[in-house]
Amino acid sequence: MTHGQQSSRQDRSGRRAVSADLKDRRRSEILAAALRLLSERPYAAITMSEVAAAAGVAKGTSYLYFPTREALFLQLLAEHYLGWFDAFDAQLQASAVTNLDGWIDGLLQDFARRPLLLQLMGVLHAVLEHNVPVAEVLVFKRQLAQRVTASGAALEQRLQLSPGAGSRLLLWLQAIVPGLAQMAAPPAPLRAALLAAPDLSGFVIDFSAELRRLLLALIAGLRTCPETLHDPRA
Amino acid sequence: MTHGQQSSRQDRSGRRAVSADLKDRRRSEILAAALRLLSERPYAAITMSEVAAAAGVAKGTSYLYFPTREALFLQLLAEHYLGWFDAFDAQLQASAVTNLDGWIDGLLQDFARRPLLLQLMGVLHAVLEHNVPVAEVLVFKRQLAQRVTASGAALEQRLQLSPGAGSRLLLWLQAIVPGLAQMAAPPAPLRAALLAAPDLSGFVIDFSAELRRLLLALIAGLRTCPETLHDPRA
DNA sequence: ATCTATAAATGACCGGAAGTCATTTTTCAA
DNA sequence: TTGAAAAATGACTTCCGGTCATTTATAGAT
Repeated sequence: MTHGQQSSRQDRSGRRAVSADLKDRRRSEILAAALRLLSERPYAAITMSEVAAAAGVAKGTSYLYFPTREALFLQLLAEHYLGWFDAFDAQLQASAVTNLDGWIDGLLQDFARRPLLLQLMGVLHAVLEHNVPVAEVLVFKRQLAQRVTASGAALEQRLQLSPGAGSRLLLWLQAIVPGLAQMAAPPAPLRAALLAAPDLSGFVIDFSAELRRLLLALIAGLRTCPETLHDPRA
Repeated sequence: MTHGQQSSRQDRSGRRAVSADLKDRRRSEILAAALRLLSERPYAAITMSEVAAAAGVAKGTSYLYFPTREALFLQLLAEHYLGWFDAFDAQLQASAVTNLDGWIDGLLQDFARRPLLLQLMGVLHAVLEHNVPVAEVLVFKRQLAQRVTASGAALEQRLQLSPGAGSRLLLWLQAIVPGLAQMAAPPAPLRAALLAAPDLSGFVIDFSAELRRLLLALIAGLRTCPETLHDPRA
């Protein structure tokens, strides 16, 4: 006998994903491995070999399940993004929360609970979309578009905004959140240097506090001047 | 005689940067070459060999002038950024422009005139800062901080905002503008596919129009609820 | 004019990562 | 038991950022 390795190295029996179900599971294992690594170091520092090793497969195997490295991480982003929308929608329907401040608190908590979502949103546009088959990006964008429309409509009602303002706010959030997240979390060595410099420590912002301020201003503006959304040119 | 190549290949006389002045010039040549390439294809598709070749030097030479690829492009970003601030400040002082809409028009034109600035802003946080000596990033951030503070103060007066709102608006702009720019200009193949899909064409936004809407809402909000900037927690 | 020390310029080279593919190995059905 | 199908593998290719021993233009000394 092979010295009884309990389901680890070298024992290749039963490790072959033969059914569609098993393949899904294998795919999830690779995604889970990538997620684990992402919680340890930034996206740019993670290689496909590492992801594969962490998932217990060879590098070539991970390319059976994802066409490119970017496609893998886009999938990860998609899952987290949709999870966030679920929480957002639930938050929106919770009758317990009735005031604007309470709603924003909930929103901020949804983000704070998903640091990896913020990280991935930050690199999405700049990196991920460049090396993913267009068809896959389209699937993702389509899911996103549906959620933006649906949740946007609910948001309008909830915050008493003008028609179209809800989904617009969500669209803007997709531009604003990654930017603020990146400002709030620069690379570790730079962050240390910025905090050490008295005239630059203001550049390291607090994500939640800053997003709260921005949202409050934005929503106040949308309420007082709903017409600004509709003039094509002033 | 060497068949009279007019200052091109093989003639290495006079091509050696010996004085500080000549070195500066050489440095600028490399930057100019990078800029030229950047106007042709996205940042991610430009290699150091190409930049060097376009500048008429060997790859190793470009590394005499810039420690890393990212440092080179950060320098490019810095120059364009400061140029934008110059235009911004001038705009702010121009007595001809008196109303908010006119000011925003000028602001949008400043951006529209600098497509490469938008492109570079988009990759700054996600890419550039990761492989640049901290000291160099600090220089850049310090310049930026000074301009934000100075122009922010002028902005407050001009738009009749509460103290701190001006520089805050500029800070936010640094998060918002790259995000909107990326949404407005996805990679070419994806862009084509998005425009072709009827349910997704709304994802390709118009940068200027969208930024105008966002700024109008934001400024309206800051004017009506200046106190939102000051509560640490609601 | 010639020689020499300096340092700018070069490009072959290195390390490492993404992605490929001929080969191996497992599985299942005949 | 066996053979076809296909999942898994990892050595290999390609390409890029970055290095450094070597080459060579230049300034100044003789």
